[in-house]
Amino acid sequence: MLSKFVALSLDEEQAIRLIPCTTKRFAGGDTLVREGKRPAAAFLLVSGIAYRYRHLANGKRQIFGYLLPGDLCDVQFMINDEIDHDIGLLTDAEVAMFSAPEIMHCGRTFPNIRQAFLKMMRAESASLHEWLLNAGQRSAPQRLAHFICEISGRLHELGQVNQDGTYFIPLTQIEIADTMGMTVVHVSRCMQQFRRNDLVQWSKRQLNVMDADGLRKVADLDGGRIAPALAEPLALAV
Amino acid sequence: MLSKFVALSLDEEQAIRLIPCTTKRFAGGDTLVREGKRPAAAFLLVSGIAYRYRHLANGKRQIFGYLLPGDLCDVQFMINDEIDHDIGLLTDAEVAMFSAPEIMHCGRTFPNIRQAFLKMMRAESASLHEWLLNAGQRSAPQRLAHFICEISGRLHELGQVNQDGTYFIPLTQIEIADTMGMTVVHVSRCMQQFRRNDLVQWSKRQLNVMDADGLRKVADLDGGRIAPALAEPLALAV
DNA sequence: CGTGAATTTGATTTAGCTCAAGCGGGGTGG
DNA sequence: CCACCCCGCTTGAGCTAAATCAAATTCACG
Repeated sequence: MLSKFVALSLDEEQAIRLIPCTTKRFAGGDTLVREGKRPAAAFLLVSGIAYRYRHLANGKRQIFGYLLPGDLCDVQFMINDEIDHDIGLLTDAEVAMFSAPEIMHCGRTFPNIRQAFLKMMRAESASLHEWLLNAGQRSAPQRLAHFICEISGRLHELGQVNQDGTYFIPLTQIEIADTMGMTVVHVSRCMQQFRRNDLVQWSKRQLNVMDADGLRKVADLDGGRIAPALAEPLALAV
Repeated sequence: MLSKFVALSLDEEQAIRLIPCTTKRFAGGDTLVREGKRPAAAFLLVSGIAYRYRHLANGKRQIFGYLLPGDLCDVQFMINDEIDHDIGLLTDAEVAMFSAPEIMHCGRTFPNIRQAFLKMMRAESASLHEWLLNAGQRSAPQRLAHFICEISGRLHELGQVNQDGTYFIPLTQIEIADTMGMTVVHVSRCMQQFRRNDLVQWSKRQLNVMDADGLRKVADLDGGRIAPALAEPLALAV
């Protein structure tokens, strides 16, 4: 039901398979996890794309991150604590839900598994650092370039590339704006700039990175670190 | 040598005390942890103030967070992985260093202790969410007000308040600027604004919050959550 | 006292926001 | 099958928060 990219022994893999788990289907637009709740299960995104976000009283919204297939919604379950943001679905999705106690037990028995969870948390935090750095210190086009590098990179790792090298990313410019802390209008303008410079083409939810190096140069990714590598995600042999 | 605010049994407390630990003194300005390193020990800040940050090629710097007495520098030690930022000291400091394997073992034996570590990680990430939200969606004065609320709140929890209700916070406006993603000049102007409105007085590293409610209103902290409560920090009975 | 760092002030510029309107396309209902 | 409409995207014309540049001033400390 579930395998890993991380080095896991057969025992460990077996243990994961034995965890009781129900798979549910959700529709795009659904809210998977609601702020303030204490989820009793660990959610693993099997297919689809989700995102973490929070709304402000004035209607503004900040998006904190995206979840791709194989990502755990929340390592939060390891801590019985309220979650501080919502998780919504961009697309229809399949979500595998593991009983928290069971998975905890599994972690307790197999250090490697627990280690994998911790790595995920760390990856989350690395990504947040990167995003904060972006928001605080880089110009809008830089941030945008940076983001495109990150998301396409992650999809690439997952092998979610079309034959023609494009990516299906169902984000509207509204989401992009709320991710980058900029206006829809400005997102549009930056994007056109990129298009004019033959860096990327992103329309109709199809992203085409035409000049990866150029894009990376804009993103100032040379000196800096590459897009925050998410810890080797849990894969799935459905 | 070390006690906790979190509910810990005597056994657990005892276990912590038994972990071999050396205390070192550092001077303000020292770099405690360097990006890319894999610290073999867990650092606990006993006294002093430290901060996480990263430099960009162009000389800009983003500060990711501050460490107050009782904070663990990095739960990172639980994962043997490179750290993605530097940690520097604002002041002279005492740092207690625990052998990573020992503390890991301790965590393995006492679930409560491990739980406390996880809570710390979660607190870290909650704080990052808050900061990202700030950077992305709020105006400079709002961010600043927000930050003042957070840092003074944390110091308050630690009981680090002067008799006259002021706080000693050794940040220059340069650090504040690099924290908030704004210019020193602009920090100065915002601060003066606050001063003019009798909200806060912050000079000579002494912070005086004169109108907490007013400040919170500026910070838009009503609807939103209060300053990201750091998990009950490890306290210290030196 | 003197020197360098931190803060303040003023003048100017600009990146990015706001407002407002037009456009395209795809989905729905008649 | 067509008409309409809604949603996402684009364009244009100001406007403004915050950056930049450049000094002056105050402060900390040897």
